[in-house]
Amino acid sequence: MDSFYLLKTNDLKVTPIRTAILLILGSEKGPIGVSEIIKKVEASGVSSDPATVFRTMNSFVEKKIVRPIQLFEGKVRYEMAGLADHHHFICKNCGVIQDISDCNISSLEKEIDKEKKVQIHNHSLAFFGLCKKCVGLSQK
Amino acid sequence: MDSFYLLKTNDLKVTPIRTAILLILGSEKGPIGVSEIIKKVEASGVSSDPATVFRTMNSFVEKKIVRPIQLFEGKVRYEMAGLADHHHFICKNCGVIQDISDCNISSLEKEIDKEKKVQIHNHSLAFFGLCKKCVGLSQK
DNA sequence: TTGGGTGCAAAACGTTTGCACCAAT
DNA sequence: ATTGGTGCAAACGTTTTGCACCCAA
Repeated sequence: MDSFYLLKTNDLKVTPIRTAILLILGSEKGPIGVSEIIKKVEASGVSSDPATVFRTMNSFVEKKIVRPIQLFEGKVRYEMAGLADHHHFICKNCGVIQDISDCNISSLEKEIDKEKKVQIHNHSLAFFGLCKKCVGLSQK
Repeated sequence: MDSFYLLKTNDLKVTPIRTAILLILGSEKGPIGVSEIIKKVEASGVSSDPATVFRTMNSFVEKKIVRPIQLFEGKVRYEMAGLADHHHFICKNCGVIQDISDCNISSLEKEIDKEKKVQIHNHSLAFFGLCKKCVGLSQK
C-alpha cells in the first residue's frame, strides 16, 4: 500500500490511525480540518482520540507529508503535500473550498528576493468571494 | 484628531480605548495581534479588558476600519484598512513581518473569475522565508 | 524488549458571550 | 435619558501537554 511506504520512509510506525488518516487525506478534494478527520477516521471503523490526531498531523507536517492551510476559521486544515503547487478559493457564502491550479507566483518571488534581499521559500495565496453556485443565487 | 472622525463617521462612540487602539494601529509598521494591542494600550496609560479589545477589533473589521490578517500562528493580526493593497513577508527564523507592495494579482483574479465562473472579492497572499538579516546569518 | 504511539484528563490559548454597570451622546 | 461601551466571569473550540499504558518494530 502507498501509505505504508510513506510512513516507513519517514521513520514512522505503521498504525491503523495513521493509515486511516492518510487514506482519508488522499481521497479529499480540498484541505480538511482535524474535527472532520476524526469523524471520518471513526466512520472507517478505527477509534481515535483528538490528542492523537493532533499529534499525528503535527508529525506529518514535520515530515512534510502534509501541508497545513490556514484560512479565516480559527483552525488549521491539512492537505497532502504531494499535490502540485496550487491555491485555494473560499466561498464567503457557503464555505466551499476549491483548488486553483498553479499561477506562476514564482517569477514574482524572484523579483522580491532581489529587491528586498530576502530568500522566499514558499507562499500562501487564497482567494475569497462567491462560488459559481452562490453567484447564481445572488443574481436571482 | 484623525481617529476622532474615523470613529464618528462610522457611528462609533469615541472612547479612550478605541482612540488608543487606532493610535497604536496607525503607528505600527506591520499587522499586530490582540495581545500586543492590549499591552500597548496599557502602556499608553489606558486600562482595558481583553473582551473589550476583541469586541472593538470585530467592530472595526465590520466597519472596514481595519483588516484582519491570518498567518500561521493560530491568532488574528490587524492592520489599518486604509493602507494600500499589499502583502506580507514573514521570516521563518526571526518572525519579523515585512510589507510587500502591490503586485497586480488583480489581473490573475479576473482570469480565474472567467475560467471558474466565480466572483473573487479579495485575496490573501503571504510569503515565507528568510529576511535580509537572517539570510546573512545563515551564510556565516 | 524497547521506544514510539495512544488514550485520558487537564490545561493552555485565542476568542466569544451574558450580564450588570457605566459613560458618551 | 437612552444607547452603546465596558469589565468581569464563564464558556467555547482548537490545540497542547503530562502521564500511564500499549503495541509495532
